[in-house]
Amino acid sequence: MKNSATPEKRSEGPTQRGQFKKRASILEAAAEVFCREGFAGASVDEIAIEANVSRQTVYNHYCEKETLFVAVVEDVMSRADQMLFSMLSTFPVNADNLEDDLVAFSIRINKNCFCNQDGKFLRRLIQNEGERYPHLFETWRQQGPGRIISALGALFARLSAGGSLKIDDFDVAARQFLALGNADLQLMLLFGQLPTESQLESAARNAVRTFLRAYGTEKLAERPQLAAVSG
Amino acid sequence: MKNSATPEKRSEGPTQRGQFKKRASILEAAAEVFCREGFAGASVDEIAIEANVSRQTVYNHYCEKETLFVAVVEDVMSRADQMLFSMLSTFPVNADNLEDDLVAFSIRINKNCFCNQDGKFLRRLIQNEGERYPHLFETWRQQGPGRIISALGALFARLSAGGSLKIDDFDVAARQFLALGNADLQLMLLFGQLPTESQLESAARNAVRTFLRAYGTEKLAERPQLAAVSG
DNA sequence: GACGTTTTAGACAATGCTGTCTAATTTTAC
DNA sequence: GTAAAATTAGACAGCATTGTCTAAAACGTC
Repeated sequence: MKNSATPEKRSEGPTQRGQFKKRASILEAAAEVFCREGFAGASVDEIAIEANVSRQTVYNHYCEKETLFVAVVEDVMSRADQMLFSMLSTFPVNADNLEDDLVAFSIRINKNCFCNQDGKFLRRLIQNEGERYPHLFETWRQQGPGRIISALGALFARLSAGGSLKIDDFDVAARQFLALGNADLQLMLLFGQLPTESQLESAARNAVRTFLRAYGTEKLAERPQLAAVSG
Repeated sequence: MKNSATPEKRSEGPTQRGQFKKRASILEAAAEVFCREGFAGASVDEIAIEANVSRQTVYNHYCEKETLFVAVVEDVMSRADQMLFSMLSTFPVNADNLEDDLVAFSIRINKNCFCNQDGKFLRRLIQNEGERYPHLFETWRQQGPGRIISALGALFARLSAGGSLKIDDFDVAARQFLALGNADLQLMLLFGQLPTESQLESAARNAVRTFLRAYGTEKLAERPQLAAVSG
Protein backbone atom coordinates (compact mmCIF):
# COMPACT_ATOMS: atom_id res chain seq x y z
CA MET A 1 0.00 0.00 0.00
CA LYS A 2 2.30 2.69 -1.23
CA ASN A 3 1.38 6.33 -1.44
CA SER A 4 -0.67 6.04 1.69
CA ALA A 5 1.12 9.21 2.73
CA THR A 6 -0.12 11.25 -0.20
CA PRO A 7 -1.92 14.24 1.28
CA GLU A 8 -5.59 14.55 0.39
CA LYS A 9 -6.97 17.92 -0.59
CA ARG A 10 -6.86 19.58 2.80
CA SER A 11 -4.74 17.08 4.63
CA GLU A 12 -1.55 18.12 6.34
CA GLY A 13 0.74 15.42 4.99
CA PRO A 14 2.41 12.59 6.88
CA THR A 15 0.19 12.31 9.87
CA GLN A 16 1.13 9.76 12.46
CA ARG A 17 4.74 9.70 13.58
CA GLY A 18 7.20 12.17 14.91
CA GLN A 19 9.00 13.62 11.87
CA PHE A 20 8.46 17.24 12.84
CA LYS A 21 11.95 18.27 11.93
CA LYS A 22 11.25 18.02 8.21
CA ARG A 23 8.07 20.05 8.52
CA ALA A 24 9.77 22.73 10.55
CA SER A 25 12.67 22.83 8.16
CA ILE A 26 10.31 23.18 5.19
CA LEU A 27 8.34 25.94 6.88
CA GLU A 28 11.47 27.82 7.78
CA ALA A 29 12.96 27.57 4.32
CA ALA A 30 9.67 28.47 2.70
CA ALA A 31 9.33 31.57 4.86
CA GLU A 32 12.81 32.62 3.83
CA VAL A 33 12.24 32.05 0.12
CA PHE A 34 8.71 33.47 -0.02
CA CYS A 35 9.97 36.55 1.77
CA ARG A 36 12.91 36.95 -0.58
CA GLU A 37 11.18 36.11 -3.87
CA GLY A 38 7.49 36.67 -3.28
CA PHE A 39 4.86 34.03 -3.95
CA ALA A 40 5.17 34.04 -7.74
CA GLY A 41 8.96 34.26 -7.72
CA ALA A 42 9.53 31.43 -5.26
CA SER A 43 9.96 27.97 -6.76
CA VAL A 44 9.22 24.80 -4.85
CA ASP A 45 12.61 23.41 -5.90
CA GLU A 46 14.36 26.36 -4.33
CA ILE A 47 12.44 25.84 -1.11
CA ALA A 48 13.19 22.12 -1.08
CA ILE A 49 16.90 22.72 -1.60
CA GLU A 50 17.03 25.37 1.10
CA ALA A 51 15.22 22.98 3.44
CA ASN A 52 17.62 20.09 2.64
CA VAL A 53 14.68 18.02 1.52
CA SER A 54 13.51 16.53 -1.73
CA ARG A 55 10.79 18.28 -3.66
CA GLN A 56 8.51 15.29 -3.29
CA THR A 57 8.72 15.61 0.47
CA VAL A 58 7.44 19.14 0.22
CA TYR A 59 4.49 17.89 -1.79
CA ASN A 60 3.96 15.06 0.70
CA HIS A 61 3.44 17.61 3.45
CA TYR A 62 1.67 20.34 1.49
CA CYS A 63 -0.28 19.33 -1.55
CA GLU A 64 0.23 22.56 -3.46
CA LYS A 65 2.50 25.56 -3.43
CA GLU A 66 -0.45 27.61 -2.26
CA THR A 67 -1.15 25.23 0.62
CA LEU A 68 2.45 25.63 1.70
CA PHE A 69 2.18 29.37 1.42
CA VAL A 70 -0.90 29.50 3.57
CA ALA A 71 0.76 27.25 6.15
CA VAL A 72 3.83 29.47 6.27
CA VAL A 73 1.76 32.60 6.71
CA GLU A 74 -0.28 31.00 9.47
CA ASP A 75 2.87 29.76 11.15
CA VAL A 76 4.51 33.17 11.12
CA MET A 77 1.31 34.85 12.24
CA SER A 78 0.82 32.50 15.16
CA ARG A 79 4.42 32.99 16.25
CA ALA A 80 3.96 36.74 16.01
CA ASP A 81 0.73 36.41 17.90
CA GLN A 82 2.17 34.61 20.89
CA MET A 83 5.17 36.90 20.89
CA LEU A 84 2.80 39.82 21.08
CA PHE A 85 0.84 38.22 23.86
CA SER A 86 3.91 37.58 25.98
CA MET A 87 4.94 41.15 25.41
CA LEU A 88 1.68 42.76 26.41
CA SER A 89 1.23 40.54 29.44
CA THR A 90 4.55 41.57 30.95
CA PHE A 91 4.37 45.31 30.59
CA PRO A 92 5.42 47.12 33.80
CA VAL A 93 3.08 49.83 35.03
CA ASN A 94 5.28 51.56 37.55
CA ALA A 95 4.28 55.07 36.50
CA ASP A 96 7.41 56.40 38.14
CA ASN A 97 10.21 56.00 35.63
CA LEU A 98 7.49 56.22 33.00
CA GLU A 99 9.91 57.47 30.38
CA ASP A 100 12.34 54.59 30.79
CA ASP A 101 9.52 52.09 30.92
CA LEU A 102 8.04 53.41 27.70
CA VAL A 103 11.45 53.41 26.04
CA ALA A 104 12.05 49.81 27.04
CA PHE A 105 8.60 48.88 25.81
CA SER A 106 9.08 50.64 22.49
CA ILE A 107 12.39 48.88 21.96
CA ARG A 108 10.92 45.51 22.80
CA ILE A 109 7.90 45.86 20.59
CA ASN A 110 10.02 47.06 17.69
CA LYS A 111 12.61 44.36 18.16
CA ASN A 112 10.15 41.52 18.61
CA CYS A 113 7.30 42.53 16.31
CA PHE A 114 8.35 44.94 13.59
CA CYS A 115 12.10 44.69 13.16
CA ASN A 116 12.70 40.96 13.08
CA GLN A 117 12.47 38.41 10.30
CA ASP A 118 8.83 37.63 11.01
CA GLY A 119 7.87 41.27 10.90
CA LYS A 120 9.70 41.71 7.63
CA PHE A 121 7.96 38.65 6.21
CA LEU A 122 4.52 39.81 7.24
CA ARG A 123 5.03 43.36 6.01
CA ARG A 124 6.26 42.15 2.67
CA LEU A 125 3.76 39.41 2.10
CA ILE A 126 0.75 41.39 3.28
CA GLN A 127 1.73 44.25 1.05
CA ASN A 128 2.13 41.89 -1.92
CA GLU A 129 -0.48 39.24 -1.48
CA GLY A 130 -2.86 40.90 0.95
CA GLU A 131 -5.34 41.77 -1.76
CA ARG A 132 -5.11 38.29 -3.25
CA TYR A 133 -5.82 36.48 0.05
CA PRO A 134 -8.16 38.81 1.91
CA HIS A 135 -9.38 36.40 4.58
CA LEU A 136 -5.92 34.98 5.24
CA PHE A 137 -4.59 38.24 6.60
CA GLU A 138 -7.84 39.62 7.90
CA THR A 139 -7.55 37.60 11.10
CA TRP A 140 -4.03 38.89 11.59
CA ARG A 141 -5.23 42.40 11.04
CA GLN A 142 -7.61 42.09 13.95
CA GLN A 143 -5.52 39.98 16.27
CA GLY A 144 -2.20 41.66 15.56
CA PRO A 145 -2.30 45.43 15.21
CA GLY A 146 -5.83 45.57 16.57
CA ARG A 147 -4.78 43.96 19.83
CA ILE A 148 -1.62 46.01 20.12
CA ILE A 149 -3.61 49.19 19.66
CA SER A 150 -6.32 48.34 22.13
CA ALA A 151 -3.91 46.96 24.74
CA LEU A 152 -1.75 50.06 24.43
CA GLY A 153 -4.86 52.18 24.54
CA ALA A 154 -5.98 50.46 27.73
CA LEU A 155 -2.56 51.01 29.25
CA PHE A 156 -2.67 54.67 28.35
CA ALA A 157 -6.14 54.91 29.82
CA ARG A 158 -4.85 53.53 33.13
CA LEU A 159 -1.88 55.89 33.10
CA SER A 160 -4.19 58.74 32.20
CA ALA A 161 -6.52 57.92 35.05
CA GLY A 162 -3.53 57.76 37.36
CA GLY A 163 -2.48 61.22 36.30
CA SER A 164 0.76 60.27 34.58
CA LEU A 165 -0.59 61.10 31.12
CA LYS A 166 -3.19 63.44 29.72
CA ILE A 167 -4.83 61.88 26.68
CA ASP A 168 -8.09 62.55 24.86
CA ASP A 169 -8.36 59.60 22.48
CA PHE A 170 -6.49 56.54 23.70
CA ASP A 171 -6.54 54.65 20.41
CA VAL A 172 -5.20 57.62 18.52
CA ALA A 173 -2.47 57.97 21.12
CA ALA A 174 -1.64 54.28 20.78
CA ARG A 175 -1.28 54.52 17.01
CA GLN A 176 0.82 57.62 17.41
CA PHE A 177 3.06 55.93 19.94
CA LEU A 178 3.75 53.11 17.50
CA ALA A 179 4.18 55.49 14.59
CA LEU A 180 6.64 57.62 16.52
CA GLY A 181 8.53 54.50 17.51
CA ASN A 182 8.99 53.66 13.85
CA ALA A 183 9.61 57.18 12.61
CA ASP A 184 13.39 56.87 12.49
CA LEU A 185 13.31 53.29 11.20
CA GLN A 186 10.68 53.34 8.46
CA LEU A 187 13.06 53.95 5.62
CA MET A 188 15.37 51.09 6.58
CA LEU A 189 12.42 48.79 7.03
CA LEU A 190 11.08 49.73 3.62
CA PHE A 191 14.39 48.64 2.13
CA GLY A 192 14.33 45.38 4.06
CA GLN A 193 17.15 46.28 6.42
CA LEU A 194 16.88 45.54 10.12
CA PRO A 195 18.13 48.11 12.65
CA THR A 196 20.98 47.65 15.05
CA GLU A 197 20.59 47.73 18.80
CA SER A 198 21.76 51.31 19.05
CA GLN A 199 19.44 52.43 16.28
CA LEU A 200 16.55 50.80 18.13
CA GLU A 201 17.61 52.56 21.30
CA SER A 202 17.86 56.04 19.85
CA ALA A 203 14.66 55.64 17.81
CA ALA A 204 12.79 54.72 20.97
CA ARG A 205 14.29 57.60 22.95
CA ASN A 206 13.28 60.11 20.33
CA ALA A 207 9.82 58.66 20.09
CA VAL A 208 9.09 58.55 23.80
CA ARG A 209 10.47 61.98 24.32
CA THR A 210 8.11 63.49 21.80
CA PHE A 211 5.22 61.35 22.99
CA LEU A 212 5.68 62.55 26.56
CA ARG A 213 6.07 66.13 25.44
CA ALA A 214 2.68 65.82 23.84
CA TYR A 215 0.87 63.70 26.39
CA GLY A 216 2.94 63.79 29.57
CA THR A 217 2.03 65.72 32.67
CA GLU A 218 4.41 68.30 34.05
CA LYS A 219 6.78 65.91 35.79
CA LEU A 220 9.24 65.63 32.95
CA ALA A 221 12.49 67.57 32.72
CA GLU A 222 13.69 68.65 29.30
CA ARG A 223 16.63 66.72 27.96
CA PRO A 224 18.21 67.14 24.52
CA GLN A 225 17.21 64.71 21.78
CA LEU A 226 19.60 62.03 20.63
CA ALA A 227 21.26 62.16 17.25
CA ALA A 228 19.24 60.97 14.27
CA VAL A 229 19.56 57.48 12.89
CA SER A 230 21.43 57.64 9.60
CA GLY A 231 20.01 54.30 8.38
CA MET B 1 15.36 47.75 -44.36
CA LYS B 2 12.97 46.14 -41.99
CA ASN B 3 13.59 45.78 -38.31
CA SER B 4 15.35 49.12 -38.22
CA ALA B 5 13.15 49.80 -35.22
CA THR B 6 14.53 46.89 -33.22
CA PRO B 7 15.94 48.38 -30.05
CA GLU B 8 19.64 47.82 -29.52
CA LYS B 9 20.82 46.84 -26.07
CA ARG B 10 20.25 50.19 -24.37
CA SER B 11 18.19 51.96 -27.02
CA GLU B 12 14.76 53.27 -26.19
CA GLY B 13 12.83 51.81 -29.11
CA PRO B 14 11.19 53.63 -32.03
CA THR B 15 13.02 56.89 -32.04
CA GLN B 16 11.99 59.49 -34.56
CA ARG B 17 8.33 60.33 -34.89
CA GLY B 18 5.56 61.25 -32.58
CA GLN B 19 4.12 57.94 -31.37
CA PHE B 20 4.36 58.83 -27.71
CA LYS B 21 0.88 57.60 -26.98
CA LYS B 22 1.95 53.96 -27.30
CA ARG B 23 4.92 54.45 -25.00
CA ALA B 24 2.83 56.24 -22.40
CA SER B 25 0.16 53.60 -22.63
CA ILE B 26 2.73 50.83 -22.16
CA LEU B 27 4.31 52.58 -19.19
CA GLU B 28 0.95 53.15 -17.56
CA ALA B 29 -0.20 49.58 -18.07
CA ALA B 30 3.14 48.19 -16.92
CA ALA B 31 3.01 50.26 -13.73
CA GLU B 32 -0.44 48.92 -13.04
CA VAL B 33 0.49 45.28 -13.68
CA PHE B 34 3.89 45.39 -11.94
CA CYS B 35 2.22 46.95 -8.93
CA ARG B 36 -0.53 44.36 -8.88
CA GLU B 37 1.53 41.25 -9.67
CA GLY B 38 5.09 42.12 -8.75
CA PHE B 39 7.98 41.76 -11.18
CA ALA B 40 8.00 37.96 -11.30
CA GLY B 41 4.22 37.66 -11.43
CA ALA B 42 3.69 40.18 -14.22
CA SER B 43 3.67 38.79 -17.74
CA VAL B 44 4.52 40.86 -20.78
CA ASP B 45 1.37 39.59 -22.47
CA GLU B 46 -0.75 40.90 -19.65
CA ILE B 47 0.92 44.28 -19.90
CA ALA B 48 0.48 44.40 -23.66
CA ILE B 49 -3.21 43.54 -23.41
CA GLU B 50 -3.79 46.13 -20.70
CA ALA B 51 -1.99 48.70 -22.85
CA ASN B 52 -4.06 47.81 -25.95
CA VAL B 53 -0.88 47.00 -27.80
CA SER B 54 0.68 43.91 -29.28
CA ARG B 55 3.41 42.15 -27.36
CA GLN B 56 5.88 42.84 -30.15
CA THR B 57 5.32 46.56 -29.72
CA VAL B 58 6.32 46.28 -26.11
CA TYR B 59 9.53 44.56 -27.17
CA ASN B 60 10.09 47.19 -29.85
CA HIS B 61 10.16 49.88 -27.19
CA TYR B 62 11.87 47.98 -24.37
CA CYS B 63 14.15 45.15 -25.30
CA GLU B 64 13.52 43.07 -22.18
CA LYS B 65 11.03 42.79 -19.39
CA GLU B 66 13.67 44.14 -17.05
CA THR B 67 14.32 47.17 -19.28
CA LEU B 68 10.62 47.91 -19.16
CA PHE B 69 10.58 47.51 -15.41
CA VAL B 70 13.45 49.93 -14.93
CA ALA B 71 11.77 52.43 -17.24
CA VAL B 72 8.52 52.20 -15.30
CA VAL B 73 10.27 52.70 -11.99
CA GLU B 74 12.20 55.69 -13.30
CA ASP B 75 9.03 57.14 -14.76
CA VAL B 76 7.11 56.84 -11.51
CA MET B 77 10.06 58.15 -9.52
CA SER B 78 10.48 61.19 -11.72
CA ARG B 79 6.77 61.96 -11.52
CA ALA B 80 6.92 61.61 -7.75
CA ASP B 81 10.00 63.78 -7.73
CA GLN B 82 8.46 66.72 -9.54
CA MET B 83 5.28 66.36 -7.54
CA LEU B 84 7.38 66.63 -4.41
CA PHE B 85 9.22 69.64 -5.75
CA SER B 86 6.03 71.51 -6.60
CA MET B 87 4.74 70.72 -3.15
CA LEU B 88 7.75 71.92 -1.22
CA SER B 89 8.10 75.08 -3.29
CA THR B 90 4.58 76.25 -2.52
CA PHE B 91 4.47 75.76 1.23
CA PRO B 92 2.98 78.77 3.02
CA VAL B 93 4.94 80.11 5.97
CA ASN B 94 2.39 82.35 7.58
CA ALA B 95 3.16 81.23 11.13
CA ASP B 96 -0.20 82.55 12.25
CA ASN B 97 -2.71 79.82 11.52
CA LEU B 98 0.21 77.43 11.90
CA GLU B 99 -2.07 74.58 12.85
CA ASP B 100 -4.26 74.89 9.77
CA ASP B 101 -1.25 75.35 7.53
CA LEU B 102 0.38 72.23 8.88
CA VAL B 103 -2.85 70.28 8.52
CA ALA B 104 -3.22 71.37 4.90
CA PHE B 105 0.39 70.48 4.25
CA SER B 106 0.05 67.08 5.86
CA ILE B 107 -3.02 66.32 3.79
CA ARG B 108 -1.36 67.43 0.59
CA ILE B 109 1.81 65.47 1.14
CA ASN B 110 -0.14 62.36 2.05
CA LYS B 111 -2.51 62.70 -0.86
CA ASN B 112 0.13 63.47 -3.45
CA CYS B 113 3.06 61.41 -2.26
CA PHE B 114 2.06 58.51 -0.05
CA CYS B 115 -1.61 57.78 -0.65
CA ASN B 116 -1.88 57.79 -4.43
CA GLN B 117 -1.18 55.15 -7.03
CA ASP B 118 2.45 56.19 -7.46
CA GLY B 119 3.09 56.02 -3.75
CA LYS B 120 1.52 52.60 -3.59
CA PHE B 121 3.63 51.45 -6.52
CA LEU B 122 6.88 52.71 -5.02
CA ARG B 123 6.17 51.31 -1.57
CA ARG B 124 5.33 47.93 -2.99
CA LEU B 125 8.11 47.68 -5.51
CA ILE B 126 10.82 49.02 -3.24
CA GLN B 127 9.78 46.61 -0.55
CA ASN B 128 9.87 43.72 -3.02
CA GLU B 129 12.65 44.47 -5.43
CA GLY B 130 14.66 47.02 -3.50
CA GLU B 131 17.27 44.50 -2.47
CA ARG B 132 17.49 43.16 -6.01
CA TYR B 133 18.04 46.56 -7.63
CA PRO B 134 20.01 48.53 -5.05
CA HIS B 135 21.18 51.40 -7.26
CA LEU B 136 17.82 51.82 -8.98
CA PHE B 137 16.10 52.91 -5.79
CA GLU B 138 19.10 54.44 -4.09
CA THR B 139 18.71 57.67 -6.03
CA TRP B 140 15.06 57.82 -5.05
CA ARG B 141 15.98 57.24 -1.45
CA GLN B 142 18.12 60.34 -1.45
CA GLN B 143 16.01 62.55 -3.66
CA GLY B 144 12.65 61.48 -2.31
CA PRO B 145 12.45 61.02 1.44
CA GLY B 146 15.82 62.67 1.93
CA ARG B 147 14.62 65.89 0.36
CA ILE B 148 11.29 65.82 2.12
CA ILE B 149 13.02 65.42 5.45
CA SER B 150 15.56 68.16 4.94
CA ALA B 151 13.05 70.58 3.43
CA LEU B 152 10.67 69.96 6.31
CA GLY B 153 13.59 70.26 8.72
CA ALA B 154 14.54 73.60 7.20
CA LEU B 155 10.97 74.79 7.50
CA PHE B 156 10.84 73.76 11.12
CA ALA B 157 14.13 75.52 11.72
CA ARG B 158 12.65 78.75 10.35
CA LEU B 159 9.52 78.37 12.41
CA SER B 160 11.64 77.57 15.43
CA ALA B 161 13.78 80.65 14.91
CA GLY B 162 10.62 82.69 14.54
CA GLY B 163 9.37 81.41 17.86
CA SER B 164 6.39 79.43 16.58
CA LEU B 165 7.97 76.08 17.41
CA LYS B 166 10.45 74.80 19.94
CA ILE B 167 12.49 71.97 18.44
CA ASP B 168 15.83 70.43 19.34
CA ASP B 169 16.57 68.22 16.35
CA PHE B 170 14.89 69.39 13.16
CA ASP B 171 15.39 66.20 11.18
CA VAL B 172 13.97 64.08 13.96
CA ALA B 173 11.01 66.42 14.14
CA ALA B 174 10.53 66.17 10.39
CA ARG B 175 10.50 62.38 10.48
CA GLN B 176 8.10 62.46 13.39
CA PHE B 177 5.80 64.85 11.59
CA LEU B 178 5.58 62.49 8.64
CA ALA B 179 5.21 59.44 10.86
CA LEU B 180 2.40 61.07 12.83
CA GLY B 181 0.72 62.03 9.57
CA ASN B 182 0.65 58.36 8.59
CA ALA B 183 -0.16 56.94 12.01
CA ASP B 184 -3.88 56.51 11.34
CA LEU B 185 -3.37 55.37 7.74
CA GLN B 186 -0.52 52.88 7.95
CA LEU B 187 -2.69 49.82 8.26
CA MET B 188 -4.82 50.68 5.24
CA LEU B 189 -1.74 51.48 3.22
CA LEU B 190 -0.18 48.17 4.17
CA PHE B 191 -3.24 46.44 2.73
CA GLY B 192 -3.08 48.49 -0.44
CA GLN B 193 -6.15 50.58 0.30
CA LEU B 194 -6.16 54.32 -0.30
CA PRO B 195 -7.84 56.60 2.23
CA THR B 196 -10.85 58.77 1.59
CA GLU B 197 -10.80 62.54 1.82
CA SER B 198 -12.28 62.53 5.29
CA GLN B 199 -9.82 59.93 6.53
CA LEU B 200 -6.98 62.08 5.22
CA GLU B 201 -8.47 65.06 6.98
CA SER B 202 -8.88 63.45 10.37
CA ALA B 203 -5.50 61.74 10.19
CA ALA B 204 -3.85 65.08 9.55
CA ARG B 205 -5.77 66.80 12.33
CA ASN B 206 -4.74 64.17 14.84
CA ALA B 207 -1.15 64.29 13.69
CA VAL B 208 -0.74 68.05 13.77
CA ARG B 209 -2.48 68.33 17.09
CA THR B 210 -0.04 65.96 18.72
CA PHE B 211 2.91 67.47 16.90
CA LEU B 212 2.04 70.94 18.15
CA ARG B 213 1.42 69.66 21.65
CA ALA B 214 4.98 68.36 21.60
CA TYR B 215 6.72 71.15 19.74
CA GLY B 216 4.36 74.13 19.75
CA THR B 217 4.81 77.22 21.85
CA GLU B 218 2.08 78.27 24.22
CA LYS B 219 -0.27 79.88 21.70
CA LEU B 220 -2.42 76.82 21.16
CA ALA B 221 -5.80 76.28 22.79
CA GLU B 222 -6.78 72.72 23.63
CA ARG B 223 -9.40 71.19 21.39
CA PRO B 224 -10.69 67.63 21.55
CA GLN B 225 -9.23 65.09 19.14
CA LEU B 226 -11.24 63.79 16.20
CA ALA B 227 -12.58 60.27 16.10
CA ALA B 228 -10.21 57.53 15.00
CA VAL B 229 -10.09 56.27 11.44
CA SER B 230 -11.68 52.84 11.30
CA GLY B 231 -10.19 51.84 7.88
C1' DG C 1 -0.94 58.29 -53.89
C1' DA C 2 3.85 56.76 -52.46
C1' DC C 3 7.26 55.65 -49.16
C1' DG C 4 9.30 54.76 -44.85
C1' DT C 5 8.11 53.65 -40.27
C1' DT C 6 5.44 51.45 -36.87
C1' DT C 7 2.24 48.10 -35.44
C1' DT C 8 0.07 43.70 -35.51
C1' DA C 9 -1.05 38.71 -35.20
C1' DG C 10 0.75 34.59 -35.07
C1' DA C 11 4.05 31.01 -35.05
C1' DC C 12 8.10 29.49 -32.85
C1' DA C 13 12.07 27.49 -29.82
C1' DA C 14 13.92 27.59 -25.36
C1' DT C 15 13.27 27.63 -20.71
C1' DG C 16 11.49 27.00 -16.16
C1' DC C 17 7.97 25.65 -13.14
C1' DT C 18 4.18 22.79 -11.17
C1' DG C 19 2.50 18.71 -9.78
C1' DT C 20 2.53 13.50 -10.61
C1' DC C 21 4.51 9.10 -10.75
C1' DT C 22 7.72 5.28 -9.76
C1' DA C 23 10.96 2.45 -7.72
C1' DA C 24 14.58 2.35 -4.57
C1' DT C 25 16.24 3.64 -0.09
C1' DT C 26 16.12 5.28 4.56
C1' DT C 27 14.00 6.06 8.87
C1' DT C 28 11.09 4.87 12.73
C1' DA C 29 8.41 2.20 15.98
C1' DC C 30 8.03 -1.93 18.27
C1' DG D 1 14.99 -7.64 12.98
C1' DT D 2 10.78 -6.50 10.84
C1' DA D 3 7.23 -3.99 8.85
C1' DA D 4 5.11 0.23 8.09
C1' DA D 5 5.88 4.89 7.02
C1' DA D 6 8.62 8.45 5.16
C1' DT D 7 12.07 10.14 2.07
C1' DT D 8 14.69 10.36 -2.12
C1' DA D 9 16.21 11.01 -7.04
C1' DG D 10 14.74 11.12 -11.26
C1' DA D 11 11.77 11.15 -15.11
C1' DC D 12 7.69 13.04 -16.93
C1' DA D 13 3.58 15.73 -19.08
C1' DG D 14 1.38 20.02 -19.14
C1' DC D 15 1.56 24.66 -19.02
C1' DA D 16 3.03 29.54 -18.99
C1' DT D 17 6.45 32.61 -20.13
C1' DT D 18 10.22 35.01 -22.56
C1' DG D 19 12.12 36.74 -26.46
C1' DT D 20 12.62 36.14 -31.70
C1' DC D 21 11.00 36.07 -36.27
C1' DT D 22 8.04 36.90 -40.31
C1' DA D 23 4.83 38.77 -43.37
C1' DA D 24 0.95 41.55 -43.61
C1' DA D 25 -1.47 45.64 -42.29
C1' DA D 26 -1.90 50.40 -40.61
C1' DC D 27 -0.11 54.84 -40.08
C1' DG D 28 1.91 59.45 -41.09
C1' DT D 29 4.03 62.59 -43.91
C1' DC D 30 5.18 64.55 -48.10
